[in-house]
Amino acid sequence: MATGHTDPGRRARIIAATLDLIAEEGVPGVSHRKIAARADVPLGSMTYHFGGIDDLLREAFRHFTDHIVALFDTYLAPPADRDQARAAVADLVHTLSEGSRRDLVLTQELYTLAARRPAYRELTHAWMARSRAHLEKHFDPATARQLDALIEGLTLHRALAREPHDRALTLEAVTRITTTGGRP
Amino acid sequence: MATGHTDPGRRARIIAATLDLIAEEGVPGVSHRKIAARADVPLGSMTYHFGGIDDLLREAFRHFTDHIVALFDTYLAPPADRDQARAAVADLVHTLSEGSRRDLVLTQELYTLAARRPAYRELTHAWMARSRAHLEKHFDPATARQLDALIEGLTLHRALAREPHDRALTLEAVTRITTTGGRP
DNA sequence: CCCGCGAGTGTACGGTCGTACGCTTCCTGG
DNA sequence: CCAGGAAGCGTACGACCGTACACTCGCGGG
Repeated sequence: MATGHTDPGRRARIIAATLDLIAEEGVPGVSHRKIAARADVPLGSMTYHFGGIDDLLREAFRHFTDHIVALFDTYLAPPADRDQARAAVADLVHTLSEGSRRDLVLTQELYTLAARRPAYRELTHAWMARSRAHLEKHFDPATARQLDALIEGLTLHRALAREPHDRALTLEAVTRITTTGGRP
Repeated sequence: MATGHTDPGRRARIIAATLDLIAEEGVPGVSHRKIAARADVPLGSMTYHFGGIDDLLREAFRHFTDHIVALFDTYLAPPADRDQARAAVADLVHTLSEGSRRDLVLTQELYTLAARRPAYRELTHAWMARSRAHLEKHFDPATARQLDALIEGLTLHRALAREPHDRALTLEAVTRITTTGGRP
């Protein structure tokens, strides 16, 4: 694991290449050889740096969730009141769903693995916990939970829909779910 | 395609076996050989009944969406008023997320394919259109769209969460998003 | 200066894959 | 009763896979 006497960013390049490949061809398309070619490292490095292909996938997705969680932090940390928080959530949804298809595809691949393998669920749990923590700064826990689920659904539907809904509808949904019965 | 002179449910058995296999091992785990063994048909039947592995996957997922859409119909067709519709949605979410992991896993696999390949998006479009049509019997189009996304997010989060939320929270979220600002 | 050792690599092996294709088998029309 | 052809199957081929492991190479200590 520690860099020996020669070693630039081999490990990092391998992980980046892995994510690129998954984004393009999906988990079924990954192989040591394709990744090695793309990262421009010898095939032998694969088993040297990673215990096996599963190990590699886990590391790659850990890296990916770090990236996504950072994105959540960027959007959800700054808001100072409820309305700013609502707007930030709407922005986040639209960034996630209309930015590069890459993040969407990788997210789905991760969820697919998480649905079947507990080891990957750790990653999604950490992610959900982090986003809920942000939301709970502005909303009560139950509301944060509902909102978190809504973000997920809106992002996915927007990304897959033939005619994606506009930001106004996103904001309306967010506002509705964060408006508690009591008072404004 | 037409059944020749001998042919019980070969095609159907192959499709069922394919879905079982995907549910257990994921799309990366499917192969003509494994499916053939599981469906108890000779290997040669694979290429005879289906043009290739992609063709087979598409057929299998078409079959699966038929099943899921039927489930949506079962829950969303009967309700006669808004409140019954809300309760039906809550039931649907909980059925989808706590019933067999199978449907969840298959849904994720389909979304993953749909995120990358337009051919599979046809299936998700049809599904979304159908569920929205049901919801629009009770709610205006914009609300139906938001609710549809909420269903998606609640189902996924409930299925992946370490401690799934209870039905009351689901119902609260549904109620909030279907309560338009105007009047009750 | 030389030796040893560990980081990093090339290669080869055993296995699985998708699919083409020639063969069997059995219905049908005469 | 026979010929023909279509439905369906077994097998084999070429490609690709993951991984083990013997090897190289270059630095650091003596």
